[in-house]
Amino acid sequence: MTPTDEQLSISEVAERTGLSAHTLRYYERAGLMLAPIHRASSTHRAYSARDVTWIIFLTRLRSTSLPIASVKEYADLARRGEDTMPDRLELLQRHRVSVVAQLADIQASLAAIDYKISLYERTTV
Amino acid sequence: MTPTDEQLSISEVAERTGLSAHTLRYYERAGLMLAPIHRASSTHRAYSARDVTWIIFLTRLRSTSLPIASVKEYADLARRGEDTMPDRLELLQRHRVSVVAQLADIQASLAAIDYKISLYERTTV
DNA sequence: CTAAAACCTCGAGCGCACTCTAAGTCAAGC
DNA sequence: GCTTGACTTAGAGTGCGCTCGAGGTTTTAG
Repeated sequence: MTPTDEQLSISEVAERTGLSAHTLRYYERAGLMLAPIHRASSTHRAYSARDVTWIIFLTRLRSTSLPIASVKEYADLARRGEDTMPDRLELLQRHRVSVVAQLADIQASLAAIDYKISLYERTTV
Repeated sequence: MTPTDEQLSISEVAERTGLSAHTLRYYERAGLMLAPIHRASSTHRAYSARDVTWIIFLTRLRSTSLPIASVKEYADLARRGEDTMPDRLELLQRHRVSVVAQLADIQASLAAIDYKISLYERTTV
C-alpha cells in the first residue's frame, strides 16, 4: 500500500484541516468536493490524500472570503473535466485581484491602528 | 465659522465613509458612537468632523474583523474618560496582533492561489 | 458478546451584521 | 403655502456560514 492510498476518517481530516466534522459534512452537502468522498467498508467517510489537499486549498479560498457559492462553481467546473480549465483559471485570477485588494486594505487599516496606538503610547508615557 | 464646525447630513457621511445611512443609524443604536450625534435644528442628525473621523477609524476596525461588540467596548471605554486610556490601548494592541496574523494568513493564501494559477498557466499554454 | 465511542442523515437553529419596511415628520425650492 | 425628497423611529426580515440535535447505525476495544 503506497502512502497515497491512506484513508482518513472525518475526525482525522477535521484535525488536519482545522475544520469541524460538521463543517466537512456541510461542505460536502453543499457540493464543494471535487469527487464523491469514498465510503470505507460501510457508511463512514474515508478521505484520500487528494481530498485533503483540495479541502486545504478550499479553506485558502474561503479564508480569503471567496463565497461558498463561488467555491461550488469552481468545484462544478473541475468536475466537468479539463475543458473547463480556462474558466477555473479565470475564476482564480479574478479572486486573486480581490485578495490583493484585501491585502492593501488590511495593510492600510494596520497603519491606521498603529498610528492610533502611537498616539496612546505618546500620551500614556 | 471654522471648517471644523461643518455639519454633515447622514447621506453626506454615508457618501464620505462608504457606509449606508441605514448602517450609520444601526451603528449609533448599537452604541458605537463616541458621543451622541448632534441634531441640527430638529430631529435630523448633524455629524461633526470628529464624528466622521471616528466613523472612518471604526470602519478600519470593522474591516479587520473586530466584532461590533468589541468596537462598542472600545467606545464605552472612550466615553468613560481618560482613565480608560490604558484599557483602550490594550484593546488596540490585542487587535493589532490579530490583524498581523490576518495579514500573514492572507499572504499565505495568496501564495497558494498563485501557485495554483501557475499550474493552470503551465498546462494551458 | 457487549459496551462505548465514533460515525451517520436530516433538518432545525443560531449568530452576526446588516438591510429593509412602514408610517410618519421635516426642510428646501417654487 | 405646497410639494418633493430627505429624513425620522421601531421593529421585522435577510443572507451567509456554519453549528447543533435527535435518533439511529457502525466500529472497536475488552
